[in-house]
Amino acid sequence: MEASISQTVPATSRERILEVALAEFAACGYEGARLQDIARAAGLSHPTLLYHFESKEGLYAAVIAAATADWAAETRRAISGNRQGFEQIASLVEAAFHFFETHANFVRVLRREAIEGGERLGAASADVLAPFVAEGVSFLERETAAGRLRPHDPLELMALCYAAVFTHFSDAAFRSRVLGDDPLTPAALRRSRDALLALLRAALDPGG
Amino acid sequence: MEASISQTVPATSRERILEVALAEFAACGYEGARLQDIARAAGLSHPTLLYHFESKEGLYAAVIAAATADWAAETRRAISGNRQGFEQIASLVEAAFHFFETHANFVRVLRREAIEGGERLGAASADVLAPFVAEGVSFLERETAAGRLRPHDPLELMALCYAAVFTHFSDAAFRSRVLGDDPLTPAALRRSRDALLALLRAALDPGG
DNA sequence: ACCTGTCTACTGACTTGTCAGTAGAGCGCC
DNA sequence: GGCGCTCTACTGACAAGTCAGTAGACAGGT
Repeated sequence: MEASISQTVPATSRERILEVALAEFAACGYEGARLQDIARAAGLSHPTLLYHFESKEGLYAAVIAAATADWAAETRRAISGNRQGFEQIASLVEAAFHFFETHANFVRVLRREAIEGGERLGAASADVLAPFVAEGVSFLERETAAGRLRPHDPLELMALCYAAVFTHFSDAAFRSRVLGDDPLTPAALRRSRDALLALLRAALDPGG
Repeated sequence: MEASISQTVPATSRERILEVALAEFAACGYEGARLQDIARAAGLSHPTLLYHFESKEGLYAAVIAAATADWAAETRRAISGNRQGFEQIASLVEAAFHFFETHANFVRVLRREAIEGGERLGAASADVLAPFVAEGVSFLERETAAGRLRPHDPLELMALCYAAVFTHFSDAAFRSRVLGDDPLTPAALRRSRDALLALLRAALDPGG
C-alpha cells in the first residue's frame, strides 16, 4: 500500500478513487458508502473500481493505509526537534492541528473506527499506537520529574489532547450546525488551538 | 414519544426493542443496523418490530427521543443548585460523567450523528442545544467578570469539556484496545473525571 | 499478440417494508 | 356459559429494490 492522499487533482484513476473513497467513507461510514457512488464521483463505473481494488474491504484498507502513512510522517517530523517541557507539547498540538486540517475526512473515518472499537483497522493499528502512547507517557513523566512540567496524570492528559483535537475535526459539521460558525476556517482553527494551548499552559507550564 | 430507557429488564416488547435498538445503532450505525437483528435480540420477528414502530427511521427517532428525555432531566437537575464559579463547572462535569456512565450506547449514537452533521436528528436538536450553549457562555462570562473564574475563551472551554467527556465514552472500546484497560469501570471513570477537573481547576479556579 | 483499463450486462445475497392470516384476551349480550 | 365481535401482538411468505462482486467484450497502446 504505497499511494498517499495528494492535495492536488489526482492524475491516475487509482488516486482519484482513493481520494473520493476517503470522502465517502467519512461522510457515510463503511456500511453506508456505496461503491457505485465512489466510482461515479471518480468518473468511472463501479466494476472499474473493483478492477483497481479487489473488494470494498480492500479499498477501505488502502484508504486507511494511505492516510496513516501521511500521519506517521508528520508525527515523526513534530518530535524530531527534541524539544523540552511545554514546548514539545505545544509543538505536537500544533502539528496535529496542521495535519488534520488537510486530512479532516481521515479524522472522521478514524472516529467511526474508534466508536466501533477499531476492529476493522486490524490488530496492526493498536500495535502501532501503543508504543507511541508509551513514549508520550514516559516523556511526560521525565519532564515532570525534571521540574519542567507541573504534575498531571500523563495518560489522561494525552487522552484529553486526543479528544480535543479529534473532536474539533470529526464533529465540525455538528458544531457548525449548532453554533452556526464554520470550525474549519484558518481563523477558527487558530482560535481552537490557542484555547487548548492556553488551558494546557495554565495547568502544566511552571513558568506560565 | 414517552418511554425512557430503563435500567432493569424491560417488560414490554416496545421497551425491549428500544433497548436493543439503541445498542445495535450504537454498535453498527444507522445504515449498518439490521431490523432483523434488532428484532431477534428482542425475541421477536422483524414484522413485529415494524408493527410497533412504523419504519426503521421511526424506530431510530424513538430511540433518540427516549434517551434525550433522560438527558434533559439529568442536566436540569445539575444546574438547579445555582452554584457559583468553579463549583458549578465541577457539578456539570460530574453530572455528565454520571449520566453517560448509564447511557454509554447513547453517546456512541450521538457521536455518529455529530460526525455526519446531525442531519438525521432534525433541526429540533440544534434548536434545543443552541440555547443551552448560550446559557453556558453567559454563565462563564458572568463568573469571569465577577472574578470567580480566571478568563478563558468560553465557547472553546465548553467545546473542550464536551470533547473530553464524549470521547471518553464514545471511544471507550478503542482506548481499551490500544491501552488494554477498560475505561468504563467506576475506578477508570473517576480517574478520568478527576484528571479533567484537576486540569480545569488549575486553569480556571482563582483559589485553586 | 498481449496487456491495461474500461465498459455493459448480469447474478446472488440481502434488506426493508407489506400482506394476509392466526392466537388469544376482553367484552357485551342473550 | 356460550356466541359473536373487536383489538392487540405476532408470524411466515413475499414484493421491490439495492448492493457487492463477476463475466465477457472492446479499445488503445506496446
